[in-house]
Amino acid sequence: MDADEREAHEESLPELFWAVARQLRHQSRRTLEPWEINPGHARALAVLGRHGALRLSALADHLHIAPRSTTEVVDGLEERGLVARHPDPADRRATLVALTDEGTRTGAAIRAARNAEADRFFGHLSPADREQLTRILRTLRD
Amino acid sequence: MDADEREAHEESLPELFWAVARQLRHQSRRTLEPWEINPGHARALAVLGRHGALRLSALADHLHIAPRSTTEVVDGLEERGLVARHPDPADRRATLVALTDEGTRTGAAIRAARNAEADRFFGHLSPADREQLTRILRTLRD
DNA sequence: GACAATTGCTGAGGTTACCTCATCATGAGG
DNA sequence: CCTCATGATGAGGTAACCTCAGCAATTGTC
Repeated sequence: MDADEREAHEESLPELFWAVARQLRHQSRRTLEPWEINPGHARALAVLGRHGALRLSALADHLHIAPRSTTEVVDGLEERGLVARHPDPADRRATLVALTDEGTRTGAAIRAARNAEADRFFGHLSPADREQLTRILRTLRD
Repeated sequence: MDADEREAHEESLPELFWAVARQLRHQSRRTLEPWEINPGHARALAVLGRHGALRLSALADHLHIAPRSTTEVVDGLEERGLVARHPDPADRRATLVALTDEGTRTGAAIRAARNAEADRFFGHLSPADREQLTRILRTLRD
């Protein structure tokens, strides 16, 4: 449907894999649209949702990006009112980043939307196939 | 092995899928290192290998990037001596981009390395699992 | 208990891989 | 032949990352 009249016929495993990845990525981007939030911000929100308030540097570790870059992600989320910086009572050099109420709400809404998205996407598979796929991906990851 | 002590335990299908994608991407980057070529350049080389000389705009279509960006990719490959620009005899506005001999050699070498890489990566699976995976990915893609 | 080394964050500025818009030459149709 | 469309590219922009330098606060050492 896109532009790959010919490329779509690539059938090697990596090509297939990347074709699926591309679709997932596009769908993901569409899912995030209502919140006008980018994937990087969404990832940060998810990490903070899972772990609670974190030092900026700890958040950087979780996101696998440099602390300096995390400063900017947090700036963006703070501007949107989704997180707040607090001084770390245990170390006055450090800043704790915590979800605001709205950040918590938005994070939950995004999580729900992503789950729905995943269900839709992988719902085309039979339960048996989903299980197979899970098992196989796990093998590849480890 | 990396940094995801906790994140690695995410087991939802999308998380699993992205974890595998990440490994594939890293491996791919390592595979390209000997040629000091980036993934974008490698993709262009592959397209030119499959299709032969192409107009810059046609190459842009295949790569799913804007023609203006393709100009830059071609500049890079030309600097490295891997492609050459020729005037299109059929239309003096257009430029044909063709692999040089070295480009052809490099393209073939990269293709071989990527195949080896894919064999290594997916070789951890039994032939039956590879078949399952192919079938399932095909379902998801379509 | 002073002070050197380290750590946590951010300003300044760079890179990469894209993008759009304007321009210029060429081509195609009335 | 004149208008409009098309192909490539110059100029300049953006997003998401990076490193390095600097400042403030903490920690280890003697």
